[in-house]
Amino acid sequence: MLHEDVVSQLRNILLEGEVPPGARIPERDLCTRLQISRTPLREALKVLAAEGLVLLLPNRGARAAKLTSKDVHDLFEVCQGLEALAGELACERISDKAIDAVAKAHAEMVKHYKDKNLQQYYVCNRMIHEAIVDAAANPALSSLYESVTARIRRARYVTPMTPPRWAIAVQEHEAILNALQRRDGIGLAHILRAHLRHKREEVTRAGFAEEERNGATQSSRPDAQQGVVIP
Amino acid sequence: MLHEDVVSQLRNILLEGEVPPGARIPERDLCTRLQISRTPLREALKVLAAEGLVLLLPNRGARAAKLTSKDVHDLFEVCQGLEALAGELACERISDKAIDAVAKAHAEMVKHYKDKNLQQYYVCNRMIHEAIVDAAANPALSSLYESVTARIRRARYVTPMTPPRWAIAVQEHEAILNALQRRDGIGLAHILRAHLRHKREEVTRAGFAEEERNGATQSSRPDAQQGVVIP
DNA sequence: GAAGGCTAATTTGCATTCAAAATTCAAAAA
DNA sequence: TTTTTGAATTTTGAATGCAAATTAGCCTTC
Repeated sequence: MLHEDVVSQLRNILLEGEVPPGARIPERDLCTRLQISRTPLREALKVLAAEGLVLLLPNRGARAAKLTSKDVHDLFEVCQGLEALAGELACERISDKAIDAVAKAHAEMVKHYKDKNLQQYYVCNRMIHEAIVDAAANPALSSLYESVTARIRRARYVTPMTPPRWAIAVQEHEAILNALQRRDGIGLAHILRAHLRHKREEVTRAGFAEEERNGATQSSRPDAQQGVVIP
Repeated sequence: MLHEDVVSQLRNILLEGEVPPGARIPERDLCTRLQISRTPLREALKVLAAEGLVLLLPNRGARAAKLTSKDVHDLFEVCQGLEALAGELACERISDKAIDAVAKAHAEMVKHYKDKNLQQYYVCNRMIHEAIVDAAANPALSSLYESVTARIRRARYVTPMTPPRWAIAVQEHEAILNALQRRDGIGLAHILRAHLRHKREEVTRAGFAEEERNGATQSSRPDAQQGVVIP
């Protein structure tokens, strides 16, 4: 019962960015923080290292994974492929009821868009994408998708959006819902690919700027945040 | 140096099928076999559980993952999506030299086909698929692909092929090489999807038959091989 | 003879311990 | 003042130990 907990707690800590990316994670600190001994903690670290959230250097401890712009770019590409696949499969397998649920989430998302509530917009957005993936009725796909998206969540959902970009995203989501309702798998796959490519371009642009800024201050604070950091 | 070794050794043991799928793995046995203590072994098991090769039941030990036909089917679908993505990206990024390498591997594969050497054919086959994935120049994709294919390797590469199916597979590979040389990403993605779908149909058909046979003998040997087992 | 329950042995999960490697800090030399 | 060297401290990697849970065996009972 403890082990699973430790992994998910640690995962949260890392995804929340409480431990700055690239920063070293002393085992003792986490032990006292999570109130466990080193054995289960180390097991959890190994698991998270396999997931790519933690970097394990032999005899030199664990570091929170630091994603370069290239890493984020790569993960977005993978995410794209997975979502496109999911969209195609979902069109074959999704129930009318599930489509309605997506439509409902979509309507709510549009409402949040009109209210300029980015936070709530993102919540609905994520729900929609996850609903489509789950509608593919492929647990292997779902869990892989979850693990990949987790790694770029901060990049994906914390990047500020410009008003024109936001409008386009909403339009794309209209098309996504439309394709899903028509059960047009090929079309949906194409739209999802384009949708995520746009998002990626946006995020990596923001990422590059951030990375350069960090590069400038890197020498003074060697253990400071490195790589792509989203505010 | 020990930890990584343990993971890959255990991975090999599992992929080779030395531990029957579904069978319980007593920690002590593996400890004596690998000449290590329980701590690093348990860490490795956790990692492999995260990869999906091992099933960890709380307080009830580890079991070699037993893949149902549905699991294999799902993983093939994911693999399809990843290969299609890789094919598309590879066409944009692959070097002429790398294309030549694929062409060379392809030629050798055809030779083994003509010699009816399935073993060597599969070796070249795998090399080609991996070369295409690596040509996508996306490490995240490569490592995900590796982990997914590892789980279905036995299903993918040990299934006996019927002569007509084999002929079709070779034809498809001709088309794959052709699309790659023309750098036709969309086309390659389509061919790869179809290629893997055919393979999947073949494997799952074999899998279902096997699963039913196992089902009949299950009661007499509760810890015997279950799920899809490829001879 | 089969079913159920109880005890003993095994096995798992976690904490602690010990050795080896890395990091830190300070003193000495350039 | 800066660099280098070397011991002390810290931190990691792995083994062992201990408590809790599970499994297996055996006896009783129907």
